[in-house]
Amino acid sequence: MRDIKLSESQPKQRLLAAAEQLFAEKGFESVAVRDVTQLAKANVAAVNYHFGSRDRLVALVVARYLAPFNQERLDRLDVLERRAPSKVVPIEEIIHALIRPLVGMVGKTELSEALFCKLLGRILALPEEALSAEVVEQMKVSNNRFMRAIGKVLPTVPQEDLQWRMHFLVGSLVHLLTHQDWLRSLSNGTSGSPALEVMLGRFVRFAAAGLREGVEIEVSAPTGPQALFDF
Amino acid sequence: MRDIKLSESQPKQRLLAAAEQLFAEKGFESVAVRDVTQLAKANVAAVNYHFGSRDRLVALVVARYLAPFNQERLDRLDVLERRAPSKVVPIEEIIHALIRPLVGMVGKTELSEALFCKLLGRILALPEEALSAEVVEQMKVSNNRFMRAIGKVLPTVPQEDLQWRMHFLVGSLVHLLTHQDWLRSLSNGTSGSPALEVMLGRFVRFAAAGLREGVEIEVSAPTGPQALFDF
DNA sequence: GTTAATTTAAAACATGCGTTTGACATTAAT
DNA sequence: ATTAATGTCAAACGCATGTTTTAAATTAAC
Repeated sequence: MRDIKLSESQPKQRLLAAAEQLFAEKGFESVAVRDVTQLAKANVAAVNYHFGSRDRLVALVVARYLAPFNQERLDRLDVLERRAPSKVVPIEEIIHALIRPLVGMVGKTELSEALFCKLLGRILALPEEALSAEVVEQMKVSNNRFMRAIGKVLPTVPQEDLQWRMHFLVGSLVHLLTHQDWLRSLSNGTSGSPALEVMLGRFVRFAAAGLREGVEIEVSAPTGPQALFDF
Repeated sequence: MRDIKLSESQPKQRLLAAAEQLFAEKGFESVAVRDVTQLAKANVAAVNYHFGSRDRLVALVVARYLAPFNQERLDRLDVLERRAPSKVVPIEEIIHALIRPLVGMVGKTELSEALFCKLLGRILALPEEALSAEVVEQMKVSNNRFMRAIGKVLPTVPQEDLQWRMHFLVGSLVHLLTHQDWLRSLSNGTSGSPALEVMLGRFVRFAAAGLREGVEIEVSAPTGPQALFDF
């Protein structure tokens, strides 16, 4: 063998690319093997030959993006905590660590920005049963570390509340990623390209406000309790 | 005929109940006609005989709950705006109008509280294409009215931002409804039953904080009025 | 009680699915 | 050039799906 196998590389990668595009557009459940092979201009048997089975193909796509995503999340949290070992990190920074790995990954894909967002959104929305045991473990580790980090930044709000608020946050995130096209048109009224950046910026502000609800940081605030509406 | 048709009522309603339960548990797409008829102890043909087709069955279930839900949403917004015609209504109240119709509906169903939440969450997460034209129109009307109401309450934040924040809100809501069981166990540590109430309370605070991000209302307000919440 | 309409039941139908097969073509190694 | 491994293809398999059919059973009306 002189080089990397050429014969194998072409159709397999075409299949993978086609699968990712279709999964992003229609969701994992709504894509038939024949849809993939047709878009990739390959034979029906190609998926099973190259990937073993349909399930192993989706598992591959999932792990391919979820693993690096979680890894960079943790890396960013690392540098955040290393940079301010004892100081308090703004929640905004933590949320950035949670979602900005996305923008680094869109650059490495053949998929369009919007499509990749959809794909990742669909991945994050998968039920546990659809994920491999290792990926589930990765997710739990990541979630735990971020929960602790946020608990450190917002010590006054009970752990239980924080868990719920994080729950709301991921809900917003999944919805944002999978349905971002609904509102995309509004954001590119102004020139530039960074529609994604603007979107994420809005999300970070929304989520940060929600997470720190009831905590008085807002510079002013001379008076005390301000429990607003607790009926 | 002496009374209401007895012969028709029994299996048809058993089918409907079975369908709702399965749709809630596994989602509309993952439930086969045979699952429904088996749980309802009816024949396979029963669904097509009583409802015309599988699609018409899910359309019935959807419209059955989505229409009243939207209606009560609008009704509650009506009383809110009628009670304070010119004054400013707290966003918390608007969000309540947006989600509390849920608790009134759980009482009227045979489904458990958790299951009904899942069902409604799945309904709210359906793509437009899966909904009838009228239901889509209802949703748009409702969304528009709430957008305008919130715009009135938060005049300082640009309309575009509000649309995004509402987008985040419904994402949180859908995720809350469909995955509330993940965190339910935490909330009933204390006696009582109002797990739903507690959950919605947390959600309202989170969403309200997110919606009014960047707006300084927090009591302090050096100058006069101070009459913001005095109904 | 007879007749007509309505409801149930078993079986089969048509279609789409993931997967497997086995023959054929292509490529790499001796 | 021969052989062995690898990749491709059309066809078919087995199964689950939604739906239809046909006949029997049940119910209502006269």
